[in-house]
Amino acid sequence: MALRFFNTLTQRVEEFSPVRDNTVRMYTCGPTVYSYAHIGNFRAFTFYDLLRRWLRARGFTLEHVMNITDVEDKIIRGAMAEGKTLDQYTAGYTQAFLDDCAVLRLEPPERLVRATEHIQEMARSIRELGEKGYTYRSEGSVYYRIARFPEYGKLSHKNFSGILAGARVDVDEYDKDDARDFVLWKAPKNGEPFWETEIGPGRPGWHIECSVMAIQYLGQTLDIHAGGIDLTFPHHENEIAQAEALTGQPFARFWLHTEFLLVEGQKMSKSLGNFHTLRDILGRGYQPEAVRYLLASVPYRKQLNFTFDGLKSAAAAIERLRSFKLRLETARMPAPGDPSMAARARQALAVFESALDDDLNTAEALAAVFEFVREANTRMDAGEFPSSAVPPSLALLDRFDSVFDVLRPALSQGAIGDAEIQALVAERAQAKKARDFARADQIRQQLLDQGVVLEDTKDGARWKRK
RNA sequence: GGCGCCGUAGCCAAGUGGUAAGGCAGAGGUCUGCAAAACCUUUAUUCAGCGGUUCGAAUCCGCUCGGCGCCUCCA
Repeated sequence: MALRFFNTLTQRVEEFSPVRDNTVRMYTCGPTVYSYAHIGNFRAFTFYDLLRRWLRARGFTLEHVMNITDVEDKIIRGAMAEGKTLDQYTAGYTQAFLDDCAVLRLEPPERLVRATEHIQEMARSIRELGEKGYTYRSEGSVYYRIARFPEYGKLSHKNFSGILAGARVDVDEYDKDDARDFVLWKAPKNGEPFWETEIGPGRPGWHIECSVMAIQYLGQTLDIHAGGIDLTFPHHENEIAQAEALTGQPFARFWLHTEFLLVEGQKMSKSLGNFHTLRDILGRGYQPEAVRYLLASVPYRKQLNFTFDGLKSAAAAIERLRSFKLRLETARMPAPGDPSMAARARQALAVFESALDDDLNTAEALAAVFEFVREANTRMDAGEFPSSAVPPSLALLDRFDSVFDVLRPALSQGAIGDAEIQALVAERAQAKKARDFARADQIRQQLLDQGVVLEDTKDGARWKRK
């Protein structure tokens, strides 16, 4: 079956293909760089990465744009509190974000765009919206008039015909005509940074940057727009209102939203003390691959309960796969014969792929891999795993790792070199031959202290980095 | 108050009408100089609970209980 995704817009799983020339034009909402990104943020970014990788695995070319929001209330507050310019304040957090992404092996998008580098484009779009009658001014700020956009609510499937009874409506926003109206452009006030533009001085509201930059780099209609589920309303709804008013075209064909991450069953919050940045977690000694695996292993539309137990499980699962791969690469197999194992590997690959095709069902895809691993190990133990089954088995692991990317261990600085390890392994083999087990165990421990695990097999010792 | 999601073994989790995937953890065993790895056996007659529809339900419907989200900045 073909690749398909759940589309928030239609509330259905739909077959996906890009609108033209095999290129997927995709926009994802990136970070607001006012502090370090937390593990919940990285659930979304990991999802973008899996999506990218699977689209490419399926033969599509990517044109992926992600924004960095580097002007916004919290940033301004933070910068002013520290007496820094916006640039000074955001540069560090932007770099930290990029570093964290690299640690988690998140592929950079084709284009990373900053809001502050597109202020004039935003101002022009706001002017155009005004010319089309979608805006009004109030005390120097510009607002979007939702009453002019009847389709408002079509993404989040909200019905605005009644009053938002019980909802907390910001009573301070007295300068808006309608509670749903949102600010496009904020007038400068008391020392806050602002830009001189064709619509006057000020700074952009949050929603406009995404519409403007997406259209600028990807065209009027995107194939995919993705983000966290909490962005569905109002952010993405507002993006649609802006973009479609501007172009008259559908803004995005597929809207994909990631569910929330919980920590130990509860919403992450600073007051609960369960607020974790990636740095915190790695600082506790967990491997980045384990974090990546855990975030990837739960299908993106399910809430993910992040626990440190789960992180340990993830690390153990990765170890199992690494050991299997090492065994495939190092063990001596009998000559080609029974073709059933090779066929089984190809079948597992097909199941793996169709699971990911099905709205990125990573849990089911993983099951296909592990099921094969167990069967293959059993056959190897029995000496019935022919060498001809090795290439299709490695092909399965390659496909798996092209998406999950957890098999390659992260090399720590100052790690012992391969040549040195091999010398020690050889020395230990000699010691074992001489039945000097004390020396052999000493070498094994010495390697272990340096993060290298040595395992004896009937074909001799093999080693791997931990 | 409105809208929506979820509740499957100790933990994570797939499965949405045909008789319970997978991972981790635990127990016992095989192999091993010792380890490690791997394998085998074992852990849900049952899918929050109660009713209903059906030849047949974890899967559909109703009610109850419990958890979560959005409606406000938020991945």
